[in-house]
Amino acid sequence: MKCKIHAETIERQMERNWPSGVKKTRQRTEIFQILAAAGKPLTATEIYRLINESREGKPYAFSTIYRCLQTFEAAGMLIRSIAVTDENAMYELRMEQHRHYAICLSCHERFPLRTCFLGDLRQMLPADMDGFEITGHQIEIYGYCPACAQ
Amino acid sequence: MKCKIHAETIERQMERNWPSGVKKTRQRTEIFQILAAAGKPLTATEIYRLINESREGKPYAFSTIYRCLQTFEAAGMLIRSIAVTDENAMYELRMEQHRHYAICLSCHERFPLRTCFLGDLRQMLPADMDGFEITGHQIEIYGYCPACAQ
DNA sequence: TTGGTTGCAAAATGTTTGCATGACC
DNA sequence: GGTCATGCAAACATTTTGCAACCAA
Repeated sequence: MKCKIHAETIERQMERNWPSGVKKTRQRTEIFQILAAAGKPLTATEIYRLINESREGKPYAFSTIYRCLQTFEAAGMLIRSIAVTDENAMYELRMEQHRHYAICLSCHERFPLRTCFLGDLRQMLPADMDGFEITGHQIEIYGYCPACAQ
Repeated sequence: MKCKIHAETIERQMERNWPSGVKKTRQRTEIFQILAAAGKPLTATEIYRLINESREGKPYAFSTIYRCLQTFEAAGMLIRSIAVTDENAMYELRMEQHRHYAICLSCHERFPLRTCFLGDLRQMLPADMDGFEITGHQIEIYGYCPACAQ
């Protein structure tokens, strides 16, 4: 929101990725914008803070945040995940090309990995799991980022 | 515990993998045995149920389970992780060769993958993340197991 | 014996839900 | 105007913590 250069691309992103079945409300729009502006996974609490600290008047309720995120997830607009090294769910707008992250154990920052190098995931399934229907996967690398490594 | 064939291997596993710094108590021993017998990640609640349903008298407290698991983790005896598709932490005894899982979105069963095919993880780090010190990684495949796929 | 561990209860946290009010289409 | 989303508060589930009693080394 601070960066006007991104403002219209977020608008466009919203137009393109907002299913017609999902009603637009002030709260939902702002949550979407926060996520789009962040460009990385956020927790519900982070979203709550980000959205309410830039507002005067009554803050949006936590239940609203959670319900919107559930709606978005059900509509396929975002992906909910939990990092190995973390406690809480994180929410990230679904991208054309999905991403994985390197996560710093110290500062908890998430650095997007270059690409998903995984070849044929089916290779990794055991022999008797031929019937397993793969719908997704996740890779995480964790350790210490350059800043924290010292 | 039901299977006597495994009984002594669990004993041996305990002897080998129990650091001398960790005091042995009845509770800790039983938690270790539950985990060893399961051979797969369990949640704190699952451990609580498994350990207490095979006991008469007062059940072990939840706080004890959690504190033991923390102790084990700090001692490097087990690994704590959270699945993308799940809410709660799971605890698994550390194996010589680490494992990854295919997780069924329907029944939540976890099927160990054959091997970790990842080559050089460093390839996946972005160029400016050269200083990132990798200490671990996680791969998960999710979808529907043969039984649930229908 | 003594410090670390357990049990209990209460607190902290993250998330969900019921219901009345209010906003979008 | 009707339906669905919101806000509030209370419920819920998981995990953590304080403190006294207890156990293993």
